[in-house]
Amino acid sequence: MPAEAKVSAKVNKVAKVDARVTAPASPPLTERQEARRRRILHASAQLASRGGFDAVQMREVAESSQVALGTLYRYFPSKIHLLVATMQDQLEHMHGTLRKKPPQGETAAERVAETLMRAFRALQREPHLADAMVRALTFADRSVSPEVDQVSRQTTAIILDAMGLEDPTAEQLSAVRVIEHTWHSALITWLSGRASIAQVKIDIETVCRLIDLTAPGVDP
Amino acid sequence: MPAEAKVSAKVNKVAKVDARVTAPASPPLTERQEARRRRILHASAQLASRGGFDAVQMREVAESSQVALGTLYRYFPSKIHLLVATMQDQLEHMHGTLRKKPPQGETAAERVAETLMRAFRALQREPHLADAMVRALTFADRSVSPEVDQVSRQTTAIILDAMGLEDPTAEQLSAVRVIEHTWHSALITWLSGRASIAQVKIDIETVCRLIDLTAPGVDP
DNA sequence: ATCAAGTCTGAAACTTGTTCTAGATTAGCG
DNA sequence: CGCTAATCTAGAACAAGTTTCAGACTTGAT
Repeated sequence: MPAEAKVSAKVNKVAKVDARVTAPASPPLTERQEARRRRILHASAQLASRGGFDAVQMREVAESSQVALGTLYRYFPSKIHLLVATMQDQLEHMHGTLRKKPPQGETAAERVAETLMRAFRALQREPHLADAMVRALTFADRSVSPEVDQVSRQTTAIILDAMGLEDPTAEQLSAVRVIEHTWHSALITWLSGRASIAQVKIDIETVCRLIDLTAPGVDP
Repeated sequence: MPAEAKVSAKVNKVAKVDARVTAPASPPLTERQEARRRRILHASAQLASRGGFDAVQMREVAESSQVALGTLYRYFPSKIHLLVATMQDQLEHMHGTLRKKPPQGETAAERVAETLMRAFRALQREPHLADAMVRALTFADRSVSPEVDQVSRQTTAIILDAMGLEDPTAEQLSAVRVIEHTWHSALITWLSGRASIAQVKIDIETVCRLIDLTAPGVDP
């Protein structure tokens, strides 16, 4: 029989969170394992905050989190997996934070733009961390699809929250997907210094207009 | 004084191409150097076509193109630079091809969507090559900004061509940027198996609606 | 033709992500 | 408590991107 295993059963998040945005509870972890995982994610975020993607070196992460290199790889099968998991972690925080103060805009488009700009400002406070996470996200190959998909669902949830919709139409979901595309790509252009903050703002506002365009009753 | 240098002066492309999309003529290359550069790019594209990003190994590129590793690095200071240059190369071909058969759509949005879908189908024929190029493009850091920017300008030129515009408004340029964002990001989701071809098509068509939205006379 | 400066080559070294191994630890069960 | 399977650790080993270096080769100028 397994060793460190099935001990916890209280790992569930904030309780009422939509099942589609909560990670599939794979083999439950021991408390010590949960602690290790946290230490690793913490070290990852910390190193990323310093020097971005390149500063997150697996040996350093292992050392900082007091874990052997082999163990690190058991928890996160690659650097990309690790950074995407770090992003999931940060996104959860963000979603929680955003929930507390819903956007004030009149239209759905305004609220979504406001929400994304708020998230953007948060990223600006830790540009290196943003760099590491976003680069990992877009560089991820098929082996990371489930995790990246999870991040995508979480992002979708945040946007739908901002729109204040119960059940969006297929058209609206398309618009949301396009908004996500723009969001990721605009972040990249900003991170690599090819677009200014103002530019990103304009792009976000521009793409959010799609929401009004696809509002029920318009162009049905 | 330099050795292999200033010999050519006929390196200019197809002649009438807009200056904004033609690379800044850095130190002109000898014919042999131009030939080396071509061999390298060819080897890069060939290896990429086989196995995508990972299959483009610098040692192999060097060997395939009959060039020492150090020389390869002199021409392209990193694997990312090499692949982005490969993309520039391919994009030029593509732009040339697209020019020949302009899209038939009624509206600008239709023509842009048609053009992008045509490009998409071309990429589908060499999915591994697409993988290598797009991954490199989005993974590129600041040190590759000039080259990535060049690719972006070329892409913009293709889209503006499809729209058939002389001098676009600022608003239209925003829409074009958003379309490019969507284009890149949608490609990534397709390449990593998280979106189907149909999905990409829908996203492209959705974002192209922004063009009509920003047409002069609408929402001035 | 000769020379100085810049290029190219071949090979080794270095870096960082990833894999592998042997032995020490830990968890849960009887 | 003692057993067994799984996990963890330390460290070596491997792979591919990148750097470095000494020596051979080209080039344009004198």
